[in-house]
Amino acid sequence: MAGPKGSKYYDIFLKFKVWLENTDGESILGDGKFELIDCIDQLGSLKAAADKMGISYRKAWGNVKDAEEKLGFLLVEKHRGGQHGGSSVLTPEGKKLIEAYKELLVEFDEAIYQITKKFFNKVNE
Amino acid sequence: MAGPKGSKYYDIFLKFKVWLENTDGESILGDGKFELIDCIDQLGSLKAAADKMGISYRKAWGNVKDAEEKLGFLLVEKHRGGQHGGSSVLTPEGKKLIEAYKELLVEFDEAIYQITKKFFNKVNE
DNA sequence: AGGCGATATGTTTATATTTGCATATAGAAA
DNA sequence: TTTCTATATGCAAATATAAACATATCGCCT
Repeated sequence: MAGPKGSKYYDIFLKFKVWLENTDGESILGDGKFELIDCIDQLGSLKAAADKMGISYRKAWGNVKDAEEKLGFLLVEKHRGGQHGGSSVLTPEGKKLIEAYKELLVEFDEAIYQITKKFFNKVNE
Repeated sequence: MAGPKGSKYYDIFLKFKVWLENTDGESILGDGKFELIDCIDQLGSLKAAADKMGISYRKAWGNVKDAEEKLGFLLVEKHRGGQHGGSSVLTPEGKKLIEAYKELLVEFDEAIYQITKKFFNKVNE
């Protein structure tokens, strides 16, 4: 969303971000990690998810581990070894979390729309 | 806002951030710079604003300059020299911008409240 | 003319964050 | 018991971001 055509703010956008944080003010997970977890859910593998998101396995693995440590519970159930090397599947908590996050985003987008419109009206008064 | 007492998410919070961005995806100004500009408005000086915010004058000055360059217009009218060394006062555009931003934050907070509540209900189901 | 204090800006040093490299391990199947 | 592939993790290299240092300029006032 940008300001009206011809205004000072025509090609300027209002963006937002939501994330989970702990009491120490540390970021636990934001959109990137949520997306990653969603990919794991869809692909059944951390490696496949990393590839799809265009990030290294090392990074993806570190992201998941970091989030889990800060949350204090597991999001992904990991299996290693076996014919295909291993696999990953979301825990019930992980599943609930991404479901809730998806709904949250939809509601956020709706709320943002009105707020943004008002903002650009005001700066262009 | 956190999850209900005793739940997995008791000491975990949902946070958000809003900022202005240009078409190149560059951040123009977010809460830190908005606050700085607000301080300049209140104190009439970039130096005083920097001191109040606990950042160096160099950094504060760079922040303002960067935002102005990306916006394409001035936020602050700067004067140098004179008995007191100089002063800074917001331009009408700068003033409008921080006013609009303050209102935006209030509305955002309200919207967030409901959304957050729903989110934590869902993950704790 | 000289002092004072805030604006103006280049350069450099430190710190934090991210990315990438290398390597180890598990475990089903051939 | 060898092979294959994803999970697991330490560590080094590369960037990005921020902080610090060093000067220069401007213009009212004495």
